[in-house]
Amino acid sequence: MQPATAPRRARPAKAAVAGEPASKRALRTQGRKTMRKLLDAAMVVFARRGYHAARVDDIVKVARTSHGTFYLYFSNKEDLLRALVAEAGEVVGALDSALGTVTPDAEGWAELRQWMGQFSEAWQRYAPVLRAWTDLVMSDTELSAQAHAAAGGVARSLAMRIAESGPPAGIDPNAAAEAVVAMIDRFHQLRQFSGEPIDEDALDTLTTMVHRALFAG
Amino acid sequence: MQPATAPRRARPAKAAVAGEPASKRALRTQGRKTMRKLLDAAMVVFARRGYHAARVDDIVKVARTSHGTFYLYFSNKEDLLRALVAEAGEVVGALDSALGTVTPDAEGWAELRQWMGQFSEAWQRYAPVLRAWTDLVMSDTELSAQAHAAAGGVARSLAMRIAESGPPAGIDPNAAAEAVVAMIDRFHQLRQFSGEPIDEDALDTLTTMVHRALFAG
Amino acid sequence: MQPATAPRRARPAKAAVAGEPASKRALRTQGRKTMRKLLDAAMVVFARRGYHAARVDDIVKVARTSHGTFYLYFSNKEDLLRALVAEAGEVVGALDSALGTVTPDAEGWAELRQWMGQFSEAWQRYAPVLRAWTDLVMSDTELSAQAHAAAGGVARSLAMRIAESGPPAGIDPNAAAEAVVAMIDRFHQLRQFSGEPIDEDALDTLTTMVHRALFAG
Amino acid sequence: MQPATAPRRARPAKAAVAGEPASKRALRTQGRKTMRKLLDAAMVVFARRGYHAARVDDIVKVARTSHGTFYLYFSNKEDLLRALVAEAGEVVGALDSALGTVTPDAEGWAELRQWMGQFSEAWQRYAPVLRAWTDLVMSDTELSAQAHAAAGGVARSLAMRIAESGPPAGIDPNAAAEAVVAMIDRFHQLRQFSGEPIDEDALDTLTTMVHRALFAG
DNA sequence: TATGAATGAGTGTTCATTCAT
DNA sequence: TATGAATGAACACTCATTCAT
Repeated sequence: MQPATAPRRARPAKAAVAGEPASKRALRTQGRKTMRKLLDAAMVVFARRGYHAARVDDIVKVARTSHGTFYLYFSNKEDLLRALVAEAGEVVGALDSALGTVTPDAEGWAELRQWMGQFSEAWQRYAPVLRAWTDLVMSDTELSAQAHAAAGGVARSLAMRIAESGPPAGIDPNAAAEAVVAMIDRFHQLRQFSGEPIDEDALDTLTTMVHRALFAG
Repeated sequence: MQPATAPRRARPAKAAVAGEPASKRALRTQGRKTMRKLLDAAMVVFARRGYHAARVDDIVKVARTSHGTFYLYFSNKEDLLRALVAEAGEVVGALDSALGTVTPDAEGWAELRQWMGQFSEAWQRYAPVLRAWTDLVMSDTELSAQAHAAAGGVARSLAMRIAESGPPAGIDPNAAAEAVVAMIDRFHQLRQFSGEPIDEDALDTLTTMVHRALFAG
Repeated sequence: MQPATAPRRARPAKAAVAGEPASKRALRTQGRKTMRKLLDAAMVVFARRGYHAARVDDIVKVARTSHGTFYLYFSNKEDLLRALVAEAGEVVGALDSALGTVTPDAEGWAELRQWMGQFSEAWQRYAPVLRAWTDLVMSDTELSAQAHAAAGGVARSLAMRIAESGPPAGIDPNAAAEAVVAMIDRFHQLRQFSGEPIDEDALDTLTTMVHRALFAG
Repeated sequence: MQPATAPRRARPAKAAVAGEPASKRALRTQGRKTMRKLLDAAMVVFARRGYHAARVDDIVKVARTSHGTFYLYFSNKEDLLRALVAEAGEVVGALDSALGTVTPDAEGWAELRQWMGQFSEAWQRYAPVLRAWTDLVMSDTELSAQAHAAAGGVARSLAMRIAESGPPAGIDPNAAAEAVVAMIDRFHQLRQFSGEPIDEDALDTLTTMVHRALFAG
């Protein structure tokens, strides 16, 4: 081992408000661009290595900027992640209202299918952020509560649709909704891992499964 | 006279075979017990913090032993995880053959249900290990390939059962099997996270969903 | 909220090319100066304690810089030593061509004497490096081959001078050259150890011995 | 990496008298044999890696005994080395009186030659000990003084022989004697390192060099 | 606004030494 | 007399964060 090992500042600055640029000076065009580069770079690196294994150095290299610059825009690594989470929250939040009533027929299937597509797209864009968030939350006991609020939102609106459609006997709408979100999430993750594509066919299969399991009379 | 100045190995070695005590000395009763304590402690700590955030120090504290002792049994943190993975692999591997033919009727449901129960139990026992494994794999590009072999095994045998039961139109057995495993896995994770129990009702719901989705004629 | 839990590289790396700054970033003036300070400090510490007993901490203290800075310029202690060895190699290599033909008369003695002076000077400058190198080589079986190449160079050119001068009966030029280098090297070491100076008189004695032994008709 | 690294007890026991078995109980046959095994093993290991890089573990393995047993006979690693040094001292000390008057003729050469042979033999037996001793002394400033006492003895008696033979002009007998010892010592070391044998021819060459340099009228 | 250099707390790992059996 | 297990002080090395330019 690898040799030896790694640090963790005691709790150094940590002064800045999360999700806000380190100093709240209004950003000019140049500034915005640099900040964007850092956010995008962070997503790439988080995707590759997860939150803990991601080095500020990696992020900075991918963004083709310097260490000093990083701290011009974010007060620390966690701050950057929070900014990303906020961004993801907006997109994922939109899914709350993206699913209409799901009927037992082909029309219901189609409704479910378009929602599945949106979900997939959002997931593929922001999965690294969620993953990183989970990493952070896990190693930080104080954080657990706030976590998964977004995911919870999606599950809640899905649960409503299940409940209103008169679910099959023995199905708890809340558990079922959770299970569906779980399935989609982890399925994407596995596929991404194995390198297999998440294509139309795969989404069709998922849709059919959910439709049959919960909405097919 | 100065303290006996002790030097250093030229190279940290890092050679140990995974899943084996650091040096393959045969373990006596005492030794086995200590090793077990360390493995169990590691599961606890991995569960709490994930692989990267887990400190050898934490593990050692939970196991009520010393830093040096750790390295008597494992050549490093990764080695310990590999031992755990091997152990988990055996248990999870048993699931391969645990699912019989699933018929569309109540009997089929029952078959599926007992498998779900076994899966749940195995998961609850070894989830931290899988999670840690994922952490490690993600930060180490060389590892990706070997990963998820176990999970793959379970999915494969499930895919066979789906295929033999004559799956509904538009269902790809392989993708479906993957999706089911994904659902169960992540559902458990979410529940564990939120602190809600994974009770009989929840497993019933999952079983019903899978049965309806894939095996209900 | 917990401190930002920072993780660890999967593997200690240990990849760096010897004699090069840890990452080959081009060095500015400031950087060069710091690197020089570290190299000089290392020579001092290696001289005092030898390679193995030398602590990075000692080097860093003498250089009046920090631990982290050390690893900014060298990937590890061995890397630093290799840089030093490369440097020494250049100086010592110059000795190869520093000895002209040695005649049996006073002129020959003078030629030998000036060479002895150069040798002594080079030795006094880089002895700690050679000593450290020996320490390292001894504890690392993989290295043995490359070692002493420089010393070999000096001995070879000396052997040529001996051979061309028609050496006394029973003298093997190669063994003799080796013996001379050995003598000068170790003599310096002993003197340094005992604290006695290596003055003109001592070098005169050495020169006379060598001249009488090998070049005096 | 090698990774990381190495310890050094602050100054733990260090109670025992150096060069004496840890507890002075009279040793039975069995005990003597075990102690001998350890001393021999230590020589092997010191030869291979030097004092600092030698691990008690290595010694114990070569001696085919256990850690605990080591400390039954020696109070620490340094203690073992001291025992070895004492042993070497006796053998090397015998060289003091091994050199008779050296005349300028063939008889003088022969006298020198037999002494050279004895020296070579002693060296080949105990060189690792001297080397280890040097390692220890270097990293321990308080020790410097006592060092090389044995070597000094040999040099002194040689210096006497040089002085009594009426040395050439410009030769300081003490420096010359030191130089001769230095040459023989280091020559052996270099040869051992390179793997070339130290054969009769080599010793003849050394003898001729010394005889011509210092005793040839 | 940007950067390269510096810092040092924190962590993995080693190995001399002690101890219970 | 012998042993395997346990211990923990030391040390190499990493990387988040700060700072001078």
